[in-house]
Amino acid sequence: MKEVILSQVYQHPLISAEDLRRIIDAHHPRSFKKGELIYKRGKVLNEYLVLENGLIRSYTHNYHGDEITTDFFGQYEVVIEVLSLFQRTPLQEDLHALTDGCGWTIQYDTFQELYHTIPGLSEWGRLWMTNKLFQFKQKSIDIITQSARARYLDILTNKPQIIRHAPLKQIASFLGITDTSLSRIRKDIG
Amino acid sequence: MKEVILSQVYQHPLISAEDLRRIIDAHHPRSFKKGELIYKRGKVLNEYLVLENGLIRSYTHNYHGDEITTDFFGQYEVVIEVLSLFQRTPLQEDLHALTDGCGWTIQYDTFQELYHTIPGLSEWGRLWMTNKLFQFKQKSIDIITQSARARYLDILTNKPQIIRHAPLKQIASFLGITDTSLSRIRKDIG
DNA sequence: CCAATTTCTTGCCATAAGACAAGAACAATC
DNA sequence: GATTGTTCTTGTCTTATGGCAAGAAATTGG
Repeated sequence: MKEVILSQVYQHPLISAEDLRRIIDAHHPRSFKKGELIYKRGKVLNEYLVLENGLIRSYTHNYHGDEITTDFFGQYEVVIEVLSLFQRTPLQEDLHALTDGCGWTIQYDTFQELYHTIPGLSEWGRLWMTNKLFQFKQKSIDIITQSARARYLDILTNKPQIIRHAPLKQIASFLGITDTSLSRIRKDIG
Repeated sequence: MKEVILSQVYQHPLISAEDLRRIIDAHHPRSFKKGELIYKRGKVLNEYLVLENGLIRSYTHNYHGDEITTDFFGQYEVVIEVLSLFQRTPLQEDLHALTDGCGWTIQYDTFQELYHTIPGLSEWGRLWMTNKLFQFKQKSIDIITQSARARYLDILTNKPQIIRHAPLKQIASFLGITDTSLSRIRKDIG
């Protein structure tokens, strides 16, 4: 299973079979229970996690103290907060398991060494960043141009596991509305 | 001036003086007039631009055909759409000069060569991406948690040149409100 | 299996922002 | 400097969402 997941995630034309082997070998197993805090706010992130299964969310608090869910991570996704990992600053978010699950971690130092010795990996990393950047940019645009209802329907069709496992309040804060409003939207959809 | 701007922008502990020299030499001058379309939607971006002075905005259209300003770029900023440059896909936005200005461009191929031969440059690139990612993430959170008025005041204090040069309608679409609403916010502020 | 806690729904009223439209101010061009 | 188009303001009315609060439903822990 390790090979299947990781060769999928690190797929890139410039990463050779041998390079891929080195990358895979650098990952260690990690499993977690529902409710577990996987990475805690305030600490500098020292690894990241490639998710084999389970659902994780990241959240922070606004000036008012309300919890804001900033992202959800599902199967085959990379659970990371890049600012903390690559700028060596304290995590600004908590990462929290919504279900039991497991995945594969790689330490910062190991990743750095591979990043500088496997040219394909720095290309891969840049592509990954590019995609993530695009996602967040698109999210900003969607919040501006789409109704909360449309954004909910979008999650419902594209990321149904979020709807299944995350409580309404967390989905609401991710969408940028209150739990009350989301409850009404759900009622309305039927 | 070229040296001042570019050594500022490419400042990084792992970039040596010689590396910096190579990077600087790879940049070519580019100037533009107010209103000029600097990069056009539909084409694959083949270079990026480090801005010496002037103000540029990127915009796209929503499903309704309305223009949405997605970003503004000022002095010392890197004018780029990473998805197009690094994934070799057509630009999804137009980049449009709000004022006369000038800066320094570097071609994709040249950048790639430097990226893979100067280890510090791939670190620099990753840091840049990290920051940009953080900005967009923060923008999503701000749209959700702050009022349009608060976000306008934020631009007013932190990026006043935008308020000075961009027409109200473009600022409004960047904030995610209508020009009418922004006009009322301005009136209210006094 | 019951008590405690959390999550979700619903009602009522308040508010920020939108839609549309008319006109004023400003800028650009000949 | 008159004409034309663009940008900005203002008015009226509508709508999506929020704030607060009460109760129902579901989940969790002994």
